[in-house]
Amino acid sequence: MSNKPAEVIIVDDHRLFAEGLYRILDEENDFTILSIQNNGQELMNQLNSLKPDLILLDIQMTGENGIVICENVKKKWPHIKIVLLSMFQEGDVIKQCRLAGADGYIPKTTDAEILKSNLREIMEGSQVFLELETTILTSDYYSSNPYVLSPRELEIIRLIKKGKTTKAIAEHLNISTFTVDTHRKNILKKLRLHSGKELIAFAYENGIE
Amino acid sequence: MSNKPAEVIIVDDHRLFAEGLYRILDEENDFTILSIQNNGQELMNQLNSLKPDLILLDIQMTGENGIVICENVKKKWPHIKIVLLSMFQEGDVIKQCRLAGADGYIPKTTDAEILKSNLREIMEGSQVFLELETTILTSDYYSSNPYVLSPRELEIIRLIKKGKTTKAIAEHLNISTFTVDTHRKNILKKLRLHSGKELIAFAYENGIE
DNA sequence: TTAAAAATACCTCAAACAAGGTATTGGATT
DNA sequence: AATCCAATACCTTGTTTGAGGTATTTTTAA
Repeated sequence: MSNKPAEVIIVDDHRLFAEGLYRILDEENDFTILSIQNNGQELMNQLNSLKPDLILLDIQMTGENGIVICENVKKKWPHIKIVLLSMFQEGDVIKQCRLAGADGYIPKTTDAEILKSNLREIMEGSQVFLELETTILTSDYYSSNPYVLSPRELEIIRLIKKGKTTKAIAEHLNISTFTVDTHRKNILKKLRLHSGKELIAFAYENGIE
Repeated sequence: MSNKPAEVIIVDDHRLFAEGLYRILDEENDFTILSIQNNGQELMNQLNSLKPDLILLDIQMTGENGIVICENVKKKWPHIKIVLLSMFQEGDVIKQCRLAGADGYIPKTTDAEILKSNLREIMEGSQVFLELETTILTSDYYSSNPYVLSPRELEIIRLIKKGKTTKAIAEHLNISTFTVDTHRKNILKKLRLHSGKELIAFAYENGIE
């Protein structure tokens, strides 16, 4: 309890999220936030002069991917703990995080208290890889609106992102335009967006390739 | 004439463009392309082991901006010539390029022959900063379709990128919806796009903030 | 001081989209 | 066997867009 606080660097190009996270951890006296960095390059520059105990690293960043950055940092400084944060849980992302040497994986849907208790466990040497399901069950807020997109929905997002119309998507996937319409509606609802245009912006800003 | 060819690195995250540029220069025997890099980080890694005579550097890249990269490279290796390439000519970009120590600025609308002759001049020690107008006048192809967006048009692109509807934009700018409509049509025509959604994708991929 | 370019406004028509539904099927889990 | 859920399909209504125009005013540059 009377240990020195864990020194933390947050790396995320979603500035608002990073600022919020800053405040969430700053409330606690066992965490000290050294800085917020906006990308891997900035992080690397800072690590030359300053060594934190813990790095919170977003996976979906424009430019360099959080998993790659994790790998690079761990190669040089294996003693720095790294927790990867992510908006989505696509495919085998957790396995990739483990392979990259991360100490933890925490979805951004997790609530603040659960985040903090897991970070504490990690600081004590545990590894914590949270499945999206786990966190959803523990959070009333998100249980009604999990950011869980089905593979089909992701496929359709990618096509919308390319500027394709509903008709073109339907033809491409050999399904009815009604179905594409339904998928789009479900996607917009899950992500709390209100138009295809907002969806495209969202896709770009959250690294949906 | 019998000098050794200029060794070139191309840095651009628009892979198609980079590949095309590779081929354009590869035709000539006074240019040797060492590699294509997709971002500033990759370039920096490579420069540790390999020094080109010339770097062709895109300005609009996701992540690090070409002008910043130019500055960093020139700080360490002032003898490497750097030419910045860009899709647009916004504001005082040419002045910024000069300040960053670039040896040249060439819009992507320039045609291949003009590009090559200018690169040769730069290799001989000249500085070449092409105004967009200059190149348009020399190219029949682009003169009918210059990628020149007015400030008002850029303003409207930014609003469309945020997912705003025509009506919302009109209200925000205190102009008629008809006017916004006209602007959008002109933008789509200039950029050869066919929908607002394509425009948003374009804006993200070409670094329109 | 003219000519060109940018910004403005209006019109029409067909296509596409947003939001609200309902409903069936086929696979996975319990 | 019953349940859940993803994926599928259909329907309606009102709004927004895309594409084709024309036309006036203001600003900028020659």
